[in-house]
Amino acid sequence: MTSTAPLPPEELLRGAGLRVTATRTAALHALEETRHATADDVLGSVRARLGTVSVQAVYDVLHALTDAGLLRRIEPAGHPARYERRTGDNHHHVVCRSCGAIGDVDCAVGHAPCLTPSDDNGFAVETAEVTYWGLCPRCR
Amino acid sequence: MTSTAPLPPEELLRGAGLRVTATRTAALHALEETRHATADDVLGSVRARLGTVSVQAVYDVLHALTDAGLLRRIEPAGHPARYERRTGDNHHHVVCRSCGAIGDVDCAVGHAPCLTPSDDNGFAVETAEVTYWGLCPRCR
DNA sequence: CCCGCTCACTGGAATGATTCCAGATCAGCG
DNA sequence: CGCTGATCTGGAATCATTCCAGTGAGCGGG
Repeated sequence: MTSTAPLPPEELLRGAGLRVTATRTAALHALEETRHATADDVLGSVRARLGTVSVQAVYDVLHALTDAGLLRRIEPAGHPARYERRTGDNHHHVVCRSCGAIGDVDCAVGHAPCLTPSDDNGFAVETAEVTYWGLCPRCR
Repeated sequence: MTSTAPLPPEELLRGAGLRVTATRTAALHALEETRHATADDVLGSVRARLGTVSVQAVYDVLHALTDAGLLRRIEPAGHPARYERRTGDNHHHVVCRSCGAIGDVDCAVGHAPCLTPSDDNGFAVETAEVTYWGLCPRCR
């Protein structure tokens, strides 16, 4: 890839006009190590780093960063939501039916393949999302 | 289409090797009127038809019918699951970001467009699912 | 036509992810 | 260095869905 943002968390936060707090930088660090982490994973990582941190602090942080465009939220049906730092490029995901693990998938057909529905039912369509379902290497 | 099954609910159930019960036929009727109904919608319809019906009865029925292939379950992130009777053809959906309403979308590119991911990360990919997000006519 | 073996349904309680609330605390501008 | 509003704490609440144990109803065999 070209660049997976080697920018330190602090810079990212400042650049997005957000305050720099311990919880936020810790959350970004956690997501640098574990791409596609659940809120709970992040909570664990942040606590390991900082000690006592409340559940809400983490949810607030994840929401704030998602709204600011620093994170992308993925919500696979039947599994808790996960967050990733790869934003901007519209890539897709493979989700493991069994454990919920997620892998990145760059769009196979280059650009927006079936992105324009044949009949939009009067909906104002904004985005198309592709999810691949299968089994991860470990669960096979 | 060839046939959207004008078969009565009883036949469908029997054909799938399932017992014919009031709750099940009522649920199928409900989903004939309201395509893309939530479990709660179905519960309401079924109760209007039969009187007292427990929450679990409906969930059980929806699961049984889904497992039997008579229903398809749709789980849009952030909204309760919905069920539909159009199964077999692999069509996709438009989901309203605001109210969760759903519309059918036949695959624009005929067959499996970006169905083969460029890099499957070692996953055994089984299906690809496309979801369009936007605003329904009413919410615009 | 009746019997019994399952599977279906009832009602109530539990789960798990996420959110709401009210108050204490901290980042960083002026 | 003090303010002000954003952030964090802890606990309770919400919502969709599931688990559990007991009662009741389909339907195939006798």
